Amino acid sequence: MPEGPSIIILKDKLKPFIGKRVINANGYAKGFDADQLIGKTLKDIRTWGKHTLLVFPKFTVRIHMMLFGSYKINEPVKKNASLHLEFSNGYVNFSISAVKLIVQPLDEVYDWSADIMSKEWDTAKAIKRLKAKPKTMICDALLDQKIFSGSGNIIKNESLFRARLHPESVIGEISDKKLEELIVEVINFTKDFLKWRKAGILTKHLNAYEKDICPRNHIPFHRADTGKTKRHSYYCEKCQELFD
DNA sequence: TAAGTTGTTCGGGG
DNA sequence: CCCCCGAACAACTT
Repeated sequence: MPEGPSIIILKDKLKPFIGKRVINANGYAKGFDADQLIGKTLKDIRTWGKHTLLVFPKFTVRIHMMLFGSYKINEPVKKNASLHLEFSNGYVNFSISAVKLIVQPLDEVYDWSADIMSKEWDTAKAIKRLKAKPKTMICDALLDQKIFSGSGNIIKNESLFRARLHPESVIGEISDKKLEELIVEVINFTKDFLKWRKAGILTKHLNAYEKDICPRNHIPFHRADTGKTKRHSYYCEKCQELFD
């Protein structure tokens, strides 16, 4: 479920609850006391990467759906929810989610310029952040939420394919031109991801993730768990250049 | 049925 | 004190 663009869709679906008071709240998320939300009014909903931020007057609730998480709005869940929130006009259930209370101002907690879905996304800063890790493989950097907040394994694989860059390329060896090209593809693919996800046709449009054959060369993709993150990479050795 | 999965945090060892 | 690595966690599909 939860790569960044999916969280934007969730935010839109939660909008009817803005301005409403929580009339009941519970859930098994550890380290979080749902009772404290009861009677509080939801002021706003924001997102940072894969974080869904429910803004209340004196604090914010941060929800992260991790790898297997999901949510349901106005639909019952089979198992207990990590967090169940009920408003006068409906309810939402978050399953397998990490829930955390944030009391600091959000601008102190989050760097919006690192969020690939944000209008404040800053390519120049991203290049700086990448260059600060010259020995890191690009496949790991694409999953680093401090650099590409909101990116996950799909965005990693698809943007590397689009930019014709090998996942095991070492940042310090990648040409500036290629790095910039990659970032353009990350942002473009993220927009496509959102558009296709909304239309329910995302998987049809994927070129690399979980694919067998390179659509450019019609030869088999290499599949390997790459980098320190050891997540699945799908790449074409013919058209994705390796910098090492 | 067992394995695999769009992810992150924690703690131990070096 | 920092880095690295494995474990832990949760539910659903194939």
